[in-house]
Amino acid sequence: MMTPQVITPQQMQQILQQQVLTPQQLQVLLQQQQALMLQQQLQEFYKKQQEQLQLQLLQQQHAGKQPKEQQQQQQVATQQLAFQQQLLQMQQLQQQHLLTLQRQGLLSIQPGQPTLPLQSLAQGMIPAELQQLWKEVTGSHTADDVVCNNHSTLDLSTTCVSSTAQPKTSLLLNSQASTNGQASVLTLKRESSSHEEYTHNHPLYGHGVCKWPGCETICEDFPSFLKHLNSEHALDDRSTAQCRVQMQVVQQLELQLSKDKERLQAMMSHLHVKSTEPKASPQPLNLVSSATLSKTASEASPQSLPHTPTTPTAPLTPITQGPSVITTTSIHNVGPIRRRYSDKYNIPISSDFAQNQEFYKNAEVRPPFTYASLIRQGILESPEKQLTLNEIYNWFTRQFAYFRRNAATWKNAVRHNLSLHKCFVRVENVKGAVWTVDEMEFQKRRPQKISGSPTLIKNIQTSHAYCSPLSAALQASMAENSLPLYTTASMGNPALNSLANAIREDLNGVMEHTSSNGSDSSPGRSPMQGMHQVHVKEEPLDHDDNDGPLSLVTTANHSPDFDRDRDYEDEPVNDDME
DNA sequence: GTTAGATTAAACAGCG
DNA sequence: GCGCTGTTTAATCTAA
Repeated sequence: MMTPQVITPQQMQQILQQQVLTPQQLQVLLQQQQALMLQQQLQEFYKKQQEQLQLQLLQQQHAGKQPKEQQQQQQVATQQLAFQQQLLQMQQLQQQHLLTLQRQGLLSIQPGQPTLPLQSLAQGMIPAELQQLWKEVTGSHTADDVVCNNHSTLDLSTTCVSSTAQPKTSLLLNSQASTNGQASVLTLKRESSSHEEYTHNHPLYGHGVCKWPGCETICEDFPSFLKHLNSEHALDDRSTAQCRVQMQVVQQLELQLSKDKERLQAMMSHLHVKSTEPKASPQPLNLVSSATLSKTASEASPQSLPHTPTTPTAPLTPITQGPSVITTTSIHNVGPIRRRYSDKYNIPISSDFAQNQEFYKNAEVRPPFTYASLIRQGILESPEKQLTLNEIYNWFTRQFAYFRRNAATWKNAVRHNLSLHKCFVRVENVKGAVWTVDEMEFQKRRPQKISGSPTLIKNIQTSHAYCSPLSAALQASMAENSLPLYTTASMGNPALNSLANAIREDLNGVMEHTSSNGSDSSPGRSPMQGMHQVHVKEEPLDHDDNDGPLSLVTTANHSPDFDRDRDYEDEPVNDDME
């Protein structure tokens, strides 16, 4: 280990300007400097505190001893003691951390070739950014702006410790202190309200639970949480690794967010253009009742297109090739709607539905899904994957403003569909009859081939590749076992998605065997399991096997909504909506 | 033009 | 008898 020395800002400037060091080397250098600066600052602060203490003691001696002052003095002394302990601990932590980093190869301070897995940080870091970083390390950082996550590096301890140099102690200092004993807790109490605030807003603590990824240990109060944090999540290999994972997760999410933002922007601008176009050649797929449309058209100026999700405007999902955009010209296109895209393109209802849920709730727009798809969705959203007819009705009215009208019509259609389609299985339950979905049958139901533009097919294949040949049976069992492969979290998280994909790939191998054996709706996974009586329907359109690569695209779609199920559990069941 | 699927409407039966 | 549930049939529309 070379003996690091503090570089002056000027020297640093020079280094940066000359660009003699690689980003990795710079990063190492920065860290070293950071550590050194912190140590210096700590020492200085400690020195100052001691001087102050001396001064106070002297003053006290001169002024004579009063009980109150004596008490104060004792407090100060206790604080000093606690602080000394903290200081010692900090230094140990620092060293330990440096050692850990070194051991893990995260930080190589050997003069040879420093390698850091912090490339994401160091790489692509322009000198300006480095200077900023340098400024932060050396300059006027306060306890507020030098927080642990400021640099989003692994160097948690050092960064946090830096704030100890400031009069305003930050959380970590106090957290360390609190573990050291009562005296420090006293210090804590005397700390400003900012700490109190921080206590309540600690990102790793909430609702009495430690929120360290994968931990969820129950901590009754904040001190016990701190104790737990220090004991269980100390600076060790595991924590560092977890930190690294978290970093990656955050990065992925940020990436995803930026992509989605871009996409949103593109959609907005696209919609904006469309809405101002005098003529929209293709018919919109989603038609809006005249009432809603007049409202939307009058209230929403083209500029106000970026709506909140709760605003009943155009659905967000650009699922179809043609624009599913409500244009001003489409106002007059209210009439019988026959186009449904969910089945036709084997596009999941849930992906569109989830995104436009609020829209359908508020706007009297006919959802572009078949009755069968909607019924299935409703059933699958239910906690037990089964609904009574009345509950299905309720789901329809709850989820779609459109179905709050003409009840007789659509209810008849619902009943008709339930009876007609083999995929809906009526099960006699204790409390009556409930309807469930036989996924296998549902997938078999519409074996239409995807036609249309290659881009559409490609989009479907890419965007829903994760749902591909996973059989309904497997999903059902996964759902039953609460395998979180298709949770919303995993949907939006590429990292988790890749994990899920990996697992799915394994499972698909198994499923290929089972599915190739023909249509076996294995009784083990059947929704009829545990039911008293089942009426099996004979659907005339019992097609041959359609095991084309896309025939099962919709298979997994319901699953992202599992999380949402809970939303409705709490809702009071409205038995009579009509 | 044909065909298949979806929608709508209606009739009917069983049940509480 | 009434309303709900469930089944069935037929007409119509749409898209492939």
